[in-house]
Amino acid sequence: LLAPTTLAGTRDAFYRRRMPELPEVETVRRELAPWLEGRTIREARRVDAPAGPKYLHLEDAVGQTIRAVDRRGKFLILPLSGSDELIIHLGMTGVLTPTRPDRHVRAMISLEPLAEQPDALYFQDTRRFGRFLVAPYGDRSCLPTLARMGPEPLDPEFNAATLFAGLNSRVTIKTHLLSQRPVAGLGNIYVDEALWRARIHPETPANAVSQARTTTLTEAIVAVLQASLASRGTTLKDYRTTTGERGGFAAQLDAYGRTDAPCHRCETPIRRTVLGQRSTHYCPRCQRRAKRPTRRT
DNA sequence: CGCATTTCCTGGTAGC
DNA sequence: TGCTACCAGGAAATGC
Repeated sequence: LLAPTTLAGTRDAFYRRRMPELPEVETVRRELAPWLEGRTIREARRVDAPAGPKYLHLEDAVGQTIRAVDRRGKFLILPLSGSDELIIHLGMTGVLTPTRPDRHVRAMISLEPLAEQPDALYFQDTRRFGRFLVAPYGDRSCLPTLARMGPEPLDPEFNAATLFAGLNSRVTIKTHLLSQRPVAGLGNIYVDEALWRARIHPETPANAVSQARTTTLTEAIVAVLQASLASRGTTLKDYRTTTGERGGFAAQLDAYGRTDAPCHRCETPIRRTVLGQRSTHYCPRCQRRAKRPTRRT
């Protein structure tokens, strides 16, 4: 058995890193769009990664022009002038940069030169959880999560009624939100933060969250994502935007990574558990379990 | 179909 | 300084 201090130390180290969730991916998108849109792809290839479903059909992008740099949940989607789109997921450690990294470059595209603009984009992904592939426009058969993804939380049509309709599962609210189906773009950090803000216990069955509480959760999701986006995302340890700057939201976290630290509302120590193989942080006093389901599933 | 479990992958760290 | 074991997680794959 490991001593608790060992586990605590290991976790602390991890919390100083980053995970790209919606605000981090949107920050990357905003940086890439100005110099990628309208550029024609001269070369596209897998570099240091095995052939397989994460790196499909890159050669099909050659000769096509990047029409836009869009985002859907945590995916970057670049529609091309032909009938394809370039789909990128940063996974845990993915970085997009015009400067060629020394190690762990999994894929790259080069561009027809344009004055005073970079002429290449490198995908560096140390832990290889990311994806970088070309698919026919709108074809998500290789990306089932994207195919079944819920509404964009920062779009105007996202509202409590929409979210409530999506909470139609007996799975815990934490796990269900991570599935991307009720709403797009939330990962482990912002799920914990949103549930803390809405005072919902992470083990509450999704279909036991009341309509009133779902309204609060809707507002909490939008507020935490907007606040993080305003700070250009959460920097844990090594998160950088494509221009090498740190995101700034880490200091504003209320739950994630604050094990045993006092709750910012009531001073009760934040508790850490594991739910669906994911570390989970919540205030045992503020976030109470719902007593019974509000509806059947 | 739903839901649970397993898999992928590497660097930082504790502990010796 | 070096060695070893552990462990974080998004999404897909697999199992039932």
